[in-house]
Amino acid sequence: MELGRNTKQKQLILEVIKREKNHPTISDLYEEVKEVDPSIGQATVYRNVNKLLDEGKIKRIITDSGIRYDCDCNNHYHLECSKCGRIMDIYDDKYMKLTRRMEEEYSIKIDDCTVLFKGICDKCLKYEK
Amino acid sequence: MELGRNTKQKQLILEVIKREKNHPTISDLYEEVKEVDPSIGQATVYRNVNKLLDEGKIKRIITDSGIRYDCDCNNHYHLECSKCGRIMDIYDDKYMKLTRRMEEEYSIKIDDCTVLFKGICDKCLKYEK
DNA sequence: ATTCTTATTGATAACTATTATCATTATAAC
DNA sequence: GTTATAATGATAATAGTTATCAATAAGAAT
Repeated sequence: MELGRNTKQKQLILEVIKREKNHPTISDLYEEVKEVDPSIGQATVYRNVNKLLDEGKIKRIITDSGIRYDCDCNNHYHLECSKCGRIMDIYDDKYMKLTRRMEEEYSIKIDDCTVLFKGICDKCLKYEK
Repeated sequence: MELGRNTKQKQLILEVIKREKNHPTISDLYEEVKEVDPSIGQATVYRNVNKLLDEGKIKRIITDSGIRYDCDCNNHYHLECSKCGRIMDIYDDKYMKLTRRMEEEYSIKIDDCTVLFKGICDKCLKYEK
């Protein structure tokens, strides 16, 4: 069920997202992609990011520092550090327990779960002491 | 520490958010506020919503159907129903356990936690069967 | 109550982020 | 290699929000 054409631009954009582990913004992506292919247009980056989202190959993260993209589509949470600004991945082995408990308690069906913590990351907390 | 003036417009906007329990958008608010004071400007709604956010009197919720506002600032989660579109409040008595566990596991400090579930609400699930 | 200071307002311009348009190009099927 | 058309790059258009600014009104001082 591979819809659409596999253009060089689309391939490149996905590569860059996968290489970039720091949850890049659209402008981060545009700048990095331009270094490889300087003729690429901004609209092409937007278009392909939307396609990759539709295909489920990347996820959107909404933070105080703007909209970012994540190539890790396994269920996990994020912490946005108020000191250094980085977005840290947080994995929760009790993720399924949380959603199941809520489903039972409220008689709802949960398909997706987005968790964003705000606080101070491990590195910044170390320096603070 | 009450900064700023207590204008009629600001009072009205907060009143409307509190009355409206359905997590209104900016345009929802603007429309409802205009019914009471038809001369109010759109910019005034934006300005006062931002002030109320800064003062911690309301919270911002980011959903697929846009940015919404919540007058309940106690820690709780939300479910966005993919059938009817409503934003349902979800309270978790194990909220503190979740954040503490993550703080210990990752050596981080958590100040705020945003949880958005996507799925089907209790009412829609009932009708589905 | 009247005056005074200035934060806030309403109207609108400006700005930012994203999407739509469209002629041209490149993909992939034949 | 041809052909059909999806995707591209450039740019116009749109949506959502913030900035500007003269006029107004809140609240302190008189």
